[in-house]
Parts: sequence; C-alpha cells; structure tokens
Amino acid sequence: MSLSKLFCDKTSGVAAKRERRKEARPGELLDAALDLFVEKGFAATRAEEVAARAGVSKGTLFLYFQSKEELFKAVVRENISGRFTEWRAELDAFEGTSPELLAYCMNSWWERVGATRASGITKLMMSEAKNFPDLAAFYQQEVIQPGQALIRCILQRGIDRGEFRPMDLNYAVYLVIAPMIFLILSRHSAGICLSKEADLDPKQYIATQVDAILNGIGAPAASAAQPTRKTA
Amino acid sequence: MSLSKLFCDKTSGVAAKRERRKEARPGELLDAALDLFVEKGFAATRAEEVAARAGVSKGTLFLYFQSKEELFKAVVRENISGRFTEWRAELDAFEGTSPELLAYCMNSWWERVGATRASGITKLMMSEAKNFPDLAAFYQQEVIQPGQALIRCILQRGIDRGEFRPMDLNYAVYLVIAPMIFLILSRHSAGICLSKEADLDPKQYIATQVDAILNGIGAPAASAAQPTRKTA
Amino acid sequence: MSLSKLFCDKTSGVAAKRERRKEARPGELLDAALDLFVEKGFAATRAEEVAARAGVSKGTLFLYFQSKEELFKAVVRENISGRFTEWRAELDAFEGTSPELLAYCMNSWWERVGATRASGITKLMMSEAKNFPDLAAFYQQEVIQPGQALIRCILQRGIDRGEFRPMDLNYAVYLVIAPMIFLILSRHSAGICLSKEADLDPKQYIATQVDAILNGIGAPAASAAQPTRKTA
Amino acid sequence: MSLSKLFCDKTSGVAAKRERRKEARPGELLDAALDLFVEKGFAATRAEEVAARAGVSKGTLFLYFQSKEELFKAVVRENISGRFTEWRAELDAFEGTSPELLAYCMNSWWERVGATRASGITKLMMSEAKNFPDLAAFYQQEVIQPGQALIRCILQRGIDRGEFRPMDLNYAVYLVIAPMIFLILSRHSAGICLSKEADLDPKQYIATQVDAILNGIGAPAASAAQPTRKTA
DNA sequence: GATGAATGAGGATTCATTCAT
DNA sequence: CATGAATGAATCCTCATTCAT
Repeated sequence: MSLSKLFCDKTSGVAAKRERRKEARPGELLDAALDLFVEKGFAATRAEEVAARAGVSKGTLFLYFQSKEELFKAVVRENISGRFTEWRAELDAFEGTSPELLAYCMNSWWERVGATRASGITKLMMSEAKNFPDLAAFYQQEVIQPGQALIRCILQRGIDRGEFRPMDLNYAVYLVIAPMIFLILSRHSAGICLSKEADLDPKQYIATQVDAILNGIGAPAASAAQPTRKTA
Repeated sequence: MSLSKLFCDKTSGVAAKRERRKEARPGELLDAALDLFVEKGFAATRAEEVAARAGVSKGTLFLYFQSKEELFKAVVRENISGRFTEWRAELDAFEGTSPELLAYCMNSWWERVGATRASGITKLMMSEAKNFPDLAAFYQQEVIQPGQALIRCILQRGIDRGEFRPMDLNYAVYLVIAPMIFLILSRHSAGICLSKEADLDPKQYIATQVDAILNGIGAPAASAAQPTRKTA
Repeated sequence: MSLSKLFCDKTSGVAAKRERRKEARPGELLDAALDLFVEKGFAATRAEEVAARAGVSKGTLFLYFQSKEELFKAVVRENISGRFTEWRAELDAFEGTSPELLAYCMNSWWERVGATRASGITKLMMSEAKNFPDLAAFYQQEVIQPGQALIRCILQRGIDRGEFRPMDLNYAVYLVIAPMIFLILSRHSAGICLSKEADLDPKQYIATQVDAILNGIGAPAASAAQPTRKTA
Repeated sequence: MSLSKLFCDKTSGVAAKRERRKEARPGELLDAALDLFVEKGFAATRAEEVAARAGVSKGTLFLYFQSKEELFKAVVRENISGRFTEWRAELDAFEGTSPELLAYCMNSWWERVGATRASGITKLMMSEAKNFPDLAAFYQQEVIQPGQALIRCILQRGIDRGEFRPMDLNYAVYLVIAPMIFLILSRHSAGICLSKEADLDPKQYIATQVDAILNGIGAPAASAAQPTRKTA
C-alpha cells in the first residue's frame, strides 16, 4: 500500500499499537472502500459502510478524505501500482521464445493482478469512467498505455524474431488484452457472461486463450493447406 | 419493441394524437432510459432526466413504470429480443465452412447487436449485476445461456467436420465471447481499455480477432515446426 | 363498462338512461366520497378512488366539484339534513311522559341517524374539524346547535312537568349527547373503545343508557319507590 | 416518558451537552409529534413540522424514527403508560362507598389522563384506527381492555355491596366510558359537539355525569328517599 | 359532457458532509 | 485525533388538478 508508506518509518522502535493503527487508517479505509466500490458500485456504496468496515466512524473517513469522490479517486490511484517498470525489466531479461514469453506474461499477470483485489479497480473504472472523466484519463495514462506498450513489445519481439507473423499491432494488442479484461469482469459481475454451472478455472481459461492466440483453433493437419490462411 | 405491442392493435383508424402518444410513451421512455443508464449508470441517472429526454414530465414516467427500479428492469427486458431462434436458423442453414460461419456470425453479431444501443445493456448488467441479483439471473438465462449455446454449436460443427481441432468447449466458447464483450465495454466506458488515439475500427478489430482465433498468430512457416505447439 | 354506454340508449325516445345517470352523478360521487372519507379519512382518500367507486373517471369528479376540499364540504353539507324541524314537531305533539319522550327520541335518533351512513359525517367532523374550521362552524350551526336545542326542550319539558328534577341544562344536555356520539364513533373507528368480543347491540346500549339517565344505577332498595322506574 | 428511559442512566457526570440532547431527542420529537398529530391528523402533519417544533432538522427526525408511520406508532406506544396496575391498587385499597369510588375514579381520570396531552392519542386512534389496524389492535389490548376491566371491577364491587343494582356489565361499562370519551373528543375537535358559547368546565361536566349515573335525573320527589343522593 | 393522459407542486426519505464535544 | 449527532441538499414518488381529445 503505497500511501501507508508515506507514514511508515517513523523513528520509534516502541510504536504503540494505537499509533500503528492511526498510521494504518488510510490504508484500511482504502481497502474497505475498494471492496465495497467493486462490489456495489460507487453510488450504491455509503460512506458509513466504508467507515464501518474499516472499523472507524463516519467522521474519521472524512478526516482522511475530503469527500467520497476523493476517496474513490484515492482508491483507484492507490491500486494502480506502477508495476510496469518491474515487468519491463523481466521482459527485457527473458530468454525463451516469444510464445513462451506471452504465456509467461499472461499467467504472471493473472497471479499478480488478475487474481488480486487490485483487479477490482478495472471493473470500477469500466463502470464509472463516464462519471469520473479525469480519473479515466489518469487510468488511461497510468495503466492502459503502459500495459499496451508492454504487450506491443512482446508482440514486436516475436515478429522481429520471426516467431510471430507480421501484424497490425494497433489491433493485435487486443488479442491479449480482451481475454484478460473479460476474465476480470466475469469475476466481478456476479458471474454474468459465464455459463452458470462452471465457475471456470482461470488457469485453464488463460491456457486456452494463450493456445488459441498462438495457434488458432484450426484443425492441425488442415491448417497448412487452409486457403483462408493464405488470404489473411 | 415488444412492450409497445401491448399497446398497439387498436382497431380504430381515427386514433387521436393523444392515443398515439400514449402507445409510444413506454418505448420512448425505455429509449431514453437506456441511453442514460448506459451513459451514467443506474444511480447517477435521475428519473426526471429520463422523463425530460423522453419529452415528458416526471410524473408521466411513473405513470408507466412503478419505480425507477422497475424502469431499469423494463429496459433490460425490452432489449432482450429473442433473436436467438432466428440466429439458430441461420446457423443451421449455413452451407460454407465453419471458419466462414464463425466469421459470419461475429460480423453479423456486430451489426445486429454490438453496434446498436442494445449492446449498452450488457455494460449495464455488468455494472449493476450485484445490485439486481434477480435481473442478473434473468439475463443469464435469457441472454448468456442461449448465446453460449449458439457459439457451442458453431464450434461443435467445426469439430465434427474436421475444420476445428478438438477442444474443451467449456473454455473455448470464451475465445469468441471475450472479444465481443470487450468490444462492447470499450465502447461504453469512455474508451477505457483502448489506446487513446485510435478509436479502433470494429470491423477490423473483429477481423483481427477472427483471424487469430482461427489461425493463431504464430509465424506461418514456423507454425508447423513450432515446439510449443507440440507440447501444448 | 364505459364503452358499452356509448352504444346503448342511442335510439330511445324515452329519457335516455344516460340522461338520468348524468343527473345522478353528483349524488353518486357524494355517496362514494362519504363512504371513503368516513372509512379512511380525508387525506387518505384519493380522488381517483372516489371517482372509481362512483363509476366515473377522475376527470368527471372535477367536473362537478372544484376540488377535493369542495367535495368534502359538499359531502358534509349534503348529509346534514335539517330534520330538526320535523323532530321539533314530533316533540311538540308528543303526549306521553318526558321519560318516555326521551327514550323515544334516543331510539328514533338511532334509527333515523345513528344507524345510517349519515352518522359517518359526525365522525368525519370530529376528525377533520381542525383542518376545516369553516365547515366545523357550519356543522356547529346546522347540527350541534339545533340538536342541543331539541334536547334542551325535552329536558325542560320534563322539569316543567315535574318529571325531571331541576338541572343545569348547559351540562345536562351532554347526558344525552355523549352516549350517542360515543355510539357513532365506536362504529366508525374499527371498534376501538369497545371490548373486542362484544359487537354491542345498539338497541340494548341505548336502553341501558336511557335507563341510567332516568333512574341512575343506585341500589334497587332505594329506587323501588321510584315511579319512573316502573314505567321504564 | 418510558422511551426516554432507554437512553438515560449514563453514569458520567460529565455528560456533554450533545449527549444530553441526544437522550432527550426522542422524547422531544414524540412530544412535538403528539401535539401535531392530535391537532391536524396524521396525514396533514408534515415530518418537517414535527422536527421544527422539536427544534431539530428534518433529517434528525429520521435519525430516531425510521419513518413517519413509525413515529406515529411510537407516539401511541409512548403515551400508553401502564397506569392501570397503579389504579387497580388504589381501587382495591379504597374504603368508601362504591358511589364515592366511582366519583373518585372519574375525577382522578380527568386529572391524570383526560386533562393531559395523553388524551390526545385517544382522539388520534379514533381518527386513524382504520389506517393502522395493527396499532388499533395494540391499543385495544393495552388500553381499552384494561380500562374496561377496571370499570367493571368498580361496578361489580358496588353490586356486590348492594350499592348498585344488578346490571349487565357488558353494557353498563359504557355508562362510564362514554362520557369520558366524549369529553376528550370535544376538547380535541375544535369544540365540535359543544354548544359554542360555553367552553364547558370539565369538573362540572364530570360531576353532572357522575350524579346522573348514580341517581338518574328522575324527579326529586321520587328520589328523596335515595340514600346515595345525600352522600353524592 | 366525459375521459384519462399529462402535469408538477408537495412531501417523505436518504446520505454525504460538518462540527461540537 | 476520533466521534457520531445533526444537517439539508438532493431525489424519488404521489396525487390533486388540468385539458386536449
């Protein structure tokens, strides 16, 4: 929690429990708010609920956040960790094939982002983008752009190494993004979009998607002779 | 507009202007409501706004819909036309290859659903599913299930004809669904998820997705020799 | 329903049924309004309900009565028949003893007023007097004053004839009025004030009251000598 | 005020001004509500008015009472103090004659109930019983039944001691109840039922009623022998 | 006249926000 | 700092009343 970091590292070694709690307050509120905003949406979440879930009183919430809207923005900003530089480094250091890299990235995205509560902010942004244009722009800049750039890099790497065929990357990035977004939204929308019975396994979902992206679903034998392949 | 039918069929040819308006009112209100709900979300849309956009007064809205919530439900129901049987018929009559069928279906989905305002309710449902569990269930049953069944059919057809390789359909259906859902959400979420500059062309987006689903993005020549293919 | 009316009665040369109904409209509305006002109170009665019960449309009600308030006033005025002159005549012509007269009057009041729907307006006035001061004044003048005067006459007659002992009539009138008002209110207030099980018989209630007013409930021994007791 | 008790008993002597107000709020609101409901009826009383009279804002009212209807119910419940056991004790301890007991009871009822604002709820119940059937039942059980039982006891005592003549108590109770209900209603209905000029003196009204109940209004000659007459 | 669709003022209720303690 | 009582703007919804047909 980056915000909490601002308050850490005080000098005392005997930090009283209460002190510690005080420092943790903003983080606890952001935590509670994230859960509730994701679950019920911005408007349907009451400030008092957030406070209650964080174990403080209504008034305290407004001690740390000027308004519910500011709380929302803080929740989004807080959970947009700039993990991209870290990822970029991994990407640059990767030594396997590009298909392997792609598979690695999507799986690691799932573990580090998709499966965590952080994925909830994506759902939040999709639901509230129109009501928070400035936040949407911020999100665009901090998450979407770097994320797309990362994927572009991977795809470009594959093309450069002759492992992927040439593509219009402006569209190809969505081959990777769409399945991830879909996965997130399914999980945060009461399972809408999913066939009810199967609460699909994310790992297998991703495996299926990766395989299809790389190889398509065309019949293996036929694939070489497919006329559609040539025209494409 | 199925709801309007309830009000049609008056025998008289002398239908007064007032009468004609009355018949049209529910539809006009649902239209206005769909626009606003999709644009701003359920909670952020005021009943009076909906009425105003439909060109009537606040009170009139409640003449046709018991509450804002009922209006919401009606909006969802209204826009779930049973287009599935029609599609099923087309599917059964289709004579081309399964890849062609898949391409045809996704393009025709775009034209008949994705590009229309009806697609807005999908976004609506994703945002509000948690707040309207009964509606979510209804949507599941009326839209998701039939939609998935349709896609299953197409894939099964391809497998049966040797045009697609064998797959676990429980996961494969999302190869088709995910890109469509993503496209819808992009367009109804202030372009979040999209690289800002390009307001991507849906046709080309779909073409790219279809091509990848069918053929993958593996390099043409290499694809046959790909080691990942074998292990996958 | 209303549609059929459009087709009926067209040809008849005799005073059409519709004509007669038209004349009856105000009365039917007042009837319906009385029932509803008594049952639910002024505010809780909706204009549309009154119209519906009278078998006409909302608009028609306002054709005959400028406002709901006017309707209320009309209901009260309509049901305050000046039966007092008639009663005064009976009183003057009465030849029995004053105790007999009193008993006769209370019983006849029950039959002519208490048991009829007209008694409902008394309840109405008690409930709404504060909200309709002008009506209250009107009611005072048209009903209360003449009514009290009548009772005063009876009591005075008894005193003059030595059948009643001298009393302060300003207070004695309520010996007669209170039981009647109570009876009415009990019947129009969901039985409040009544011991639940017994839906008390008005005739016997009145008999008990009359007997007590005349003879008191004092011990039998003492009252054995009372001549009035024997006749009662 | 029984409700306030729920909030009392704070141990601290440093009770802050805010705290003290909070304890008093429900009572103040109930007070204000009683006045207004009695004066104008339930529907004609606006929630904001009640709040204003209690010296708080609209919102505060709903902090203590879930809805206007709940406020109404609380008003009724609050003013039904279980004074009946207390009265029963007095009755059992009474040593005078039964006529004296009856007179004592009616006078003390006036002082303890009739003359207080609590009497207003009787008028309330009569006006709104049909709209609040559950409350009416509650009132029946909590007030009417015990009240009637008390009166029955008094009358039965008189009969047993040979001071009252035998009566059908099911009807005789109303000899006592009717005058009291009437008195209350007169005072809460803008004086309707009263001859305008005289704003009748309750004490004398009750004295007249008691005298009549005990002795009747029969001619002096007959009742000269009555022992009860002398003591009354 | 009669109708009932439309209106909009009015009132109940919610909840973000403030501030005295 | 923390609290939670108090506030009142905002919004849903009702229903008396109007008026085009």
